[in-house]
Amino acid sequence: MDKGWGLTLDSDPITNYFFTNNKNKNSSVAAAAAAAGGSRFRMVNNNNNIGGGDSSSSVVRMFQFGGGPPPSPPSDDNRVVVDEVDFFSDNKKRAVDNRDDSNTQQLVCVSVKKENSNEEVGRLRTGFDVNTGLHLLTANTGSDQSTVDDGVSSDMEDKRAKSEFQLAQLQGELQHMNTENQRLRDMLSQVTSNYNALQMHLVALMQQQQQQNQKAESTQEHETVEGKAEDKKHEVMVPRQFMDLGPSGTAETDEALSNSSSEERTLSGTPPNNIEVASKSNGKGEMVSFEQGNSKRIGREESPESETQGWGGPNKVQKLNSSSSKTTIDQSSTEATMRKARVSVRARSEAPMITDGCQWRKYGQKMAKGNPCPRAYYRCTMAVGCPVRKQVQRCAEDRTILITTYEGNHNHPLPPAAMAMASTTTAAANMLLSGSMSSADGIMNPNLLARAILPCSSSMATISASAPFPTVTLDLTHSPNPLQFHRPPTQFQVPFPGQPQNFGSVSAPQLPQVFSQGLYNQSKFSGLQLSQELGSNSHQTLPPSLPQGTQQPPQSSSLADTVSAATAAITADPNFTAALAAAITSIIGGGAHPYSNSNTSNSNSNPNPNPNNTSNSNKIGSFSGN
DNA sequence: CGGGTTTGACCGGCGC
DNA sequence: GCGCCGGTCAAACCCG
Repeated sequence: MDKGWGLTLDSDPITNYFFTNNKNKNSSVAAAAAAAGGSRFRMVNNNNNIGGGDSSSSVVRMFQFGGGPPPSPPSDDNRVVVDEVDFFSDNKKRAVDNRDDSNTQQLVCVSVKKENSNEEVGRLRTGFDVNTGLHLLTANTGSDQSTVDDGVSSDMEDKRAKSEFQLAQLQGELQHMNTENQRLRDMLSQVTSNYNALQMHLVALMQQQQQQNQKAESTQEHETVEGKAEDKKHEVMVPRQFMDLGPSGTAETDEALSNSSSEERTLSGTPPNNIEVASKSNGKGEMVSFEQGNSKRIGREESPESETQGWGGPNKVQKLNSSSSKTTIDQSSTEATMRKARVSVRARSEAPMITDGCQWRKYGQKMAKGNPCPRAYYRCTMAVGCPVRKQVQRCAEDRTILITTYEGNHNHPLPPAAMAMASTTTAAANMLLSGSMSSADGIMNPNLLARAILPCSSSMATISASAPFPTVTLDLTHSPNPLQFHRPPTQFQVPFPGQPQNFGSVSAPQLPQVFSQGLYNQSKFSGLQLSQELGSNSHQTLPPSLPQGTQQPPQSSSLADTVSAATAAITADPNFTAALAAAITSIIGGGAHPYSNSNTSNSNSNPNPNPNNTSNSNKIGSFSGN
């Protein structure tokens, strides 16, 4: 946004006026703009300095409006501009508000009289045509040759010119507000994209670094693990899940990481890349080689329909073709589906569904084994063919806990309110898949990887290798504050929750915030608990890397407040500029999770029925909520 | 009437 | 091969 301002400011007097005022009015916007686009803002200041030593920009604006041509190149002929500058240097303040009629009229008279020169007229016209499209030109066009010299009519012309100037000024402001609004939207999407790309890149780098450390550390452990793997088949299954997800070995790992990095770099220039980056890193091409998966994924991204086909398994066409005419693409798609990463969020919420900013449509509901609460299936409806789906189910033991499992990546731009959950789940899934792709050391790698990503989280994130989907589970039923309760070491697993969760609660609006903190603000959490699900109901839990229930830094609350405030501004404030400024401020000053509170403005029109009211019918439970 | 929800049916994977 | 189970489909239904 700041950039856009700077660009237009320099060439458009009206723009200058508007944005200077705007800048003065909205300090936060100015701060954000100055933080990110200082060079272009300097242009404005330089422009101001042209009008006088004091950078009172309003004076310059007024001067420009009254004087016609914008501050001209210094090499121009001896024009009235110089006189006007001198004139206004003595009368700045009065001229600003256009209250000193004598000065103003004098100014206009001088200017108009100088228009005797055809050159000046043309220059003036050109200036207005380019900058504002003022009606002044058309008004003067018919009489600029004759009436300008007419001393009697010059006052009327001047007054008319003044009024037209004001009108044009308002029009210019309005026009520029629209332009700027659009520009701000573009800027927001770009900032979001860049942030996401950087985020992914950071994750990749962390993984790479962690893996290098891990290589050195776990050489002996690796051998031990392999020894165990021969003894315990279940423990073999889990690492193989990860290993199958991608190439193994250091070289391939590096290749994968560099590949993802290059993807991010490439995609950073494209608007929707914030999602596509994730989808590439989190796509389903990880079963073969990364290159193959990559090319396939690119193909999918270019074709949402094919993506849907690949994502959701058999679609209608496939159904019609049935199993007789399965192509290799179908097979690979099936494999891809089999290995899609999931991100599960456990949250304590009485609401029927976590509001994450996206629009969902329910397409199915089933009774899951071991849980009297039905599982609802939702599909993202924000874009046609969006492959993202989620499952919502309440925990069997504690029905105040809502388990939401996300799958897939959005293939469309997301509103700011939806970016929190989307980016977080994407990052989590990307973490999982990247780690799994780089897994050369079997069991230990996911653990170490997860420690790298969430070095201090305790029972906050759980990496599950539940077949066929590797799943990252983030437990938000813990309050991240120091008052959080301790948790039994046996971890739940989605979709088959294990034990009752009676801990500090996190209200629904806080969820993405905490969620993002868990992922991005790693130091704020106190350890990672990694479990590996064995079969559908059994799982092992590795001991936490750090003691549970450690404290959260006190600044996290203020940071959370900042983010919450920014998000609230985005979601509640109809003024997009102000909301954007708040968001940018949160990004710049709030650290690494600008999207951390997303769910407050969910426009979800899907009232999720209460899963608690279910019939224990064999297959389909019935929601009574609707 | 259009869009969302419900829900029985269907499909495919997986384990026995 | 069969049954179980997760996931999806799609017609019927509901609702604004």
